[in-house]
Amino acid sequence: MHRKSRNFMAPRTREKSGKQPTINDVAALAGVSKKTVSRVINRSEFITDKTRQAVEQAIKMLGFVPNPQARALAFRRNFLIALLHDNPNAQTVLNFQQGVLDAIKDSDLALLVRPVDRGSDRLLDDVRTFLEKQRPIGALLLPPISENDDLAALCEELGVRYVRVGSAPLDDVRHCVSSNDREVVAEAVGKLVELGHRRIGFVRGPVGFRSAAEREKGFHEALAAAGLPLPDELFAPGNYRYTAGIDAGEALLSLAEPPTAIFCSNDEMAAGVMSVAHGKGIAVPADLSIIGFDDSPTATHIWPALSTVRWPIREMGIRAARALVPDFLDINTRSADEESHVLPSTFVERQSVAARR
Amino acid sequence: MHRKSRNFMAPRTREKSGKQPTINDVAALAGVSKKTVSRVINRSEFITDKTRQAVEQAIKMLGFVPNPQARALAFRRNFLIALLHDNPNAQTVLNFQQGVLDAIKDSDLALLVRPVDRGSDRLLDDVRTFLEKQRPIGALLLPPISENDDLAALCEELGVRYVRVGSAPLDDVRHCVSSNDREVVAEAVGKLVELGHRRIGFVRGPVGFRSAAEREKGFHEALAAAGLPLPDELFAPGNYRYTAGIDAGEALLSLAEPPTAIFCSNDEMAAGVMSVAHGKGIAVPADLSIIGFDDSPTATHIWPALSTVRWPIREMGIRAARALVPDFLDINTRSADEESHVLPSTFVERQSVAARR
DNA sequence: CCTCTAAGAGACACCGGTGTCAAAAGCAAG
DNA sequence: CTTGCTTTTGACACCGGTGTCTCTTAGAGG
Repeated sequence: MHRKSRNFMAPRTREKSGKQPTINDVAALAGVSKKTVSRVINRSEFITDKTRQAVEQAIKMLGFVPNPQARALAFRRNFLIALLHDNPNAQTVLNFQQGVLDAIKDSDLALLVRPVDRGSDRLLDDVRTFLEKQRPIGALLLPPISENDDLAALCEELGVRYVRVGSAPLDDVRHCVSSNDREVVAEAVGKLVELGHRRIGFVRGPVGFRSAAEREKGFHEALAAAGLPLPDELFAPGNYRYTAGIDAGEALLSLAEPPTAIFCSNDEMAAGVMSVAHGKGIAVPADLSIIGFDDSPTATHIWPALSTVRWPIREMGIRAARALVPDFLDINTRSADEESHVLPSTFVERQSVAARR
Repeated sequence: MHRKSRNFMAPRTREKSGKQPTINDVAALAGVSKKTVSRVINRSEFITDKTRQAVEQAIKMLGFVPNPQARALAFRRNFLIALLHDNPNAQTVLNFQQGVLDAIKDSDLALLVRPVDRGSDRLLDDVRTFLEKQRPIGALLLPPISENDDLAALCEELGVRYVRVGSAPLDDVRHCVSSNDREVVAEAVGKLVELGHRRIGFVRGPVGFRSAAEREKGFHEALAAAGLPLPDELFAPGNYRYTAGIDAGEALLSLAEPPTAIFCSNDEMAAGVMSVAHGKGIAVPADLSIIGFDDSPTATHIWPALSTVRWPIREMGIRAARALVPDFLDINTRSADEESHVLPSTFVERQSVAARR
């Protein structure tokens, strides 16, 4: 024990020159009390326009910016949005993050990013500690942990607003932003059917994931609508990873009667299937059509470019932020409530799909 | 003006049940003053073991966690690390981020992520406002903005520690974590030469990027060492994007005497070159060897899997965090200073390289 | 013109920690 | 047992805002 004292105590000497103006300076300049300035900052209703203008002018003159730490202490709430995620797809996380940042750009809020470990049995404790310490205004939950009801309950308990992002609406729509994956998968698979494909393989996502279930539902719907059978042999397990795509490709393409098209629950696995096809000399798309899901960078980086479903993830970030903190973004709460919380995914056609020959 | 007062004022009612213990509770229980508790928390040297133990026991009994907002106010410093980035490669950013989080996992610190816009002429003002508002302990600068000297100067001015991440050491080694890209590129290109390649193309990174310059230097060195010429026609411009790889591939592969190998300054562009080769019926690696840089997910998702240079980005995140805040991570400052700030990149051989035939 | 009422502004305590400086305690030497 | 010094501890102000309650003031009504 008895460790050396930390040296961050030292550099306090830099306090020499330009300190930032405080609320007291503003109050003095405007000739009002600091509480009045506080009212202006927080847009209280009980202020005459005259007073408000005087204060605003003083604020502008001094270039005053309220100290977020002091506000956080007094409000017992940090002006932060926490982004909780355990999504393995970096691009997804970053796109969403970018959307959130777009939305809060001109606000007082900042974004705190917090990866969590879904597997850990201390997950809930970790998150609780995090939320109690950081006290963010709200939390955004990205899939797959957004599907964890305990987390939502925890936010509720701690008085932290939250919005869950998912592939389909959850119980309480106000706390949820999602996309219509199922419909779009059905649409994409419908295209395959139109192109004459009759034996269509499906590479599953991980068991227990809502996103995976939704995508599979869409697949079922499309085939059912076309009156096509769903033989077990055409379904391969998967976990959203490239290697699972390899395994699935090996399995499906060595069937006695291999599929002429394969729908993969995400792009990475589609890339894996495509590699196997290349290795076996199966031409894509001439002999095998492949569709993925996510429209990740991989989709355009592989050859031929992958037809896939684009998840409006950045837009969902914007929408989620707006739903979470409309009052900080100067959004009319009524109109925020009216905004749809289900955003459209779209089927992006590239070069990996062709008519069955 | 005169907007409706924000409704975040309202949910103050939740203060009903279990409030968290404060430093006063601890002081009362331990029978000391709050300042003494503060000293224990901050590991002051001037405390007897007896007092310390009493306080620590009280802290443990109450499950006391110091309120970060209050500390931030008193310290005039938030216990945060800011990650400033404008790197277009999501995987890179997220891996680095993960490394930083690994490093600070058991500390009091949290991570604030801040994408910035390199192009913006308000860049410096934006960052200044951000740093003045959030007052992080330190900032980590990811390339390419880590190459901006003005930003480093700004951190210096504001008393914010900083560490710049780069592809080669910058002026002040203490503020820099980097990898030895040049050497490893030279090694990789050396392998091509050993395999009999004599005409080797090079796809450049964006002009003015240090990382791009380092990679090109390594390329030059390798060819110079082998006594090979460097004809202009074998150099194609690029900007680290897939489409630039397409253009470069078109240009290089339609030369009267096309190269038998191409080194691309990053994986995305390598994927582009490979697409062009596929399109032209040029077999990879039999007729054309390709090497990339980054070891991004793309490298393994394309077919054939790309030989590339792996940048130890996550490890660099850990190292950068340790260099930035050794005192918060219970790292002996001396040993931290002795840690090397240049980490080894490695050449990863996959299936996109073969002997010239 | 005076009174009553409600909107608007201010005084002061407080959020939960840390800095400063003086007082108390510990200890060796006289 | 004092004295004189150093090491530990505590009292109190302060960081920069907000909550509460009171006082002031302006406008409506008598």
